[in-house]
Amino acid sequence: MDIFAIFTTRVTEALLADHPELGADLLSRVVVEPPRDSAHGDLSTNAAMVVAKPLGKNPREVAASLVERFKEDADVTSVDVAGPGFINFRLATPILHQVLRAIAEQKENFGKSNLGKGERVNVEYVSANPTGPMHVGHTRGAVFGDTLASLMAYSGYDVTREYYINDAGGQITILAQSTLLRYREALGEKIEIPPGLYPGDYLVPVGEALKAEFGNSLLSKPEHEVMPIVKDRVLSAMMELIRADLAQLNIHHDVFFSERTLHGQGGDIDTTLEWLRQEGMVYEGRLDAPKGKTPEDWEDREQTLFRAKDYGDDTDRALIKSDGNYTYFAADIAYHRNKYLRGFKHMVNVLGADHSGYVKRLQAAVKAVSHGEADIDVRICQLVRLLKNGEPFKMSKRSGDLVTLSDVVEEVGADATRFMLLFRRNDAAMDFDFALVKEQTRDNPVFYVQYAHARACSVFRKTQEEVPGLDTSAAALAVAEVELLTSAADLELIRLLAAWPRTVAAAAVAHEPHRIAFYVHDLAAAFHGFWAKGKDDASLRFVNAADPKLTLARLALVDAVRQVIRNGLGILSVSAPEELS
RNA sequence: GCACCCGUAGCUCAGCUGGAUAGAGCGCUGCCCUCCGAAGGCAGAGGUCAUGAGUUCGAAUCUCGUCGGGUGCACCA
Repeated sequence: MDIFAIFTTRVTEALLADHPELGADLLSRVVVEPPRDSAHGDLSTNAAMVVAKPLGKNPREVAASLVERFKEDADVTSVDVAGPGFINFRLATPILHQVLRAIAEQKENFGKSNLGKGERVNVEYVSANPTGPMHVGHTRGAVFGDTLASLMAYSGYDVTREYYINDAGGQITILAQSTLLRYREALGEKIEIPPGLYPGDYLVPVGEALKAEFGNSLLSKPEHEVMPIVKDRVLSAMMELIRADLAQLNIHHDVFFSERTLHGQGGDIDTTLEWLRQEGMVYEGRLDAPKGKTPEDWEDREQTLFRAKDYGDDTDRALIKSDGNYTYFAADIAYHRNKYLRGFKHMVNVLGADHSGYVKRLQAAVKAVSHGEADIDVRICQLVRLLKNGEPFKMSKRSGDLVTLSDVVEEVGADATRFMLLFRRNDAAMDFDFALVKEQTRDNPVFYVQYAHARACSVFRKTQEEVPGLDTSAAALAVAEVELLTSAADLELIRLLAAWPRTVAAAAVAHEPHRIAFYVHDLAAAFHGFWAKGKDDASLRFVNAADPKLTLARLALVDAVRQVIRNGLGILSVSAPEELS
């Protein structure tokens, strides 16, 4: 039940009744939303202002006739025109109370929608090179992508969570070389890791596993036989590592797509390139060196180029390297064509800030490969600056002192890690302060929200003590006399609960999961505020032994708050504990 | 040199795709715990939405320019 959606329908119907000639595209701009200032009412619409001009009428005039139509609506107690032509509605309390009933009935489904109409969407995220454990730099994108996927699934999309394994390039060769050193180390050799190779000791177990499997037999084999074996073993070991890291944050992908499978004779890259040629999207030509920053080893040569510029990119892009191999981008075109051919017309990619220059290229590729039928939204996650005692510290996979995802999760926990990373727009850089995240005060938003849920649960426990014998089962709550909830504090909280469905829908459309975190935080604040009022005004206490009916009604409200917080935290994959330790 | 992102209260950030008098937390100021719900509560001060133009009934939001910060810039992944 979304009262905003309900009233959007009523308002557009009323508009059509007055002006049947109005077009659908115009009507789609009509919104019903909570007014900025609740003194204006419960709902507000811009309807009159949107249609006034096309009708050649004064907004207030249009509004006045709409107001007449709503005078008979039993769900509104007052309608009036304000400012330049806003129409403000004050709702009858019964429809607000129905929101509580709806929450009690729909429970975890309250807020779900069919916005996505069951359409398939592919959300690709993480996609870190499988050359070592996940570090904090990857964590934000991982949490963001995972939550966006959940959010879209909640809103009626058929979501596939995908991880693209970059297991084809030169860094995999380096990884294999690094592993071979560890293998020799396992065999008793004293080794030294030259610069350029991966020094991390997470490769030690892989070397030992190779020893266990092959003894020293790999030493005598030629490189072209050894390398494929080592690559295979180390890649699966690294992916195992990464999966375990992600699992710590409750992140699981549906599909792990290997870049290697695109390469090779007759592979997807070959067929895609052939297809591109047939479509005339490829040509042999030269590129201009970038102005102002010509690379030292710039070589002006004729090469195979994709006409990215025709699809919105800044320049055409190379598909084949000077050594004859395909570029990373060539593989990526094939990969996205593969996605399209698998039936995805909606795609989302989550990338780190260092890939922002890649966005247009990707969009161009998807547009070309689908003849404009598929869309891709590339979300960039900005950098996270890790702070400890106010001191930033660096994280680099190649340097010795790396801060891994595991380090962070072990220190602050999965819930706090996820929530904090989501409590900020993805496109803004953020500081992640260990001290704050571990604090158990209201300054810490994770704690603040979880505490609201725990507090709601404790109200129920308290009821058992103060009003023994009161039936607080779901069945009893479902028939509670919620009409008794008429105070301003009650209604304010209910209004906020009523806004949950539209909040989720808007977040899903905008691909902005942080809105869920902010909503849940707002709801927690409102709930804590209600609780505080009970100190000054006994009539606002949740538990009132002298008035079991009111108590039960309040419990229905508390239960609704608890449910919606749970739904919100559920999308974020943050736990909603019944008690805080 | 070019592209993308950011610029909102002293600080950290929201601002629901163009709406009404721009919000929250922290910090600051002032009140409120002998007891019943203070791991707090109430009230207040604090703004040229970086800046200049433009679009229109209406701009923090859209367009262009300027300034400041971040990221990236054949063939790496």
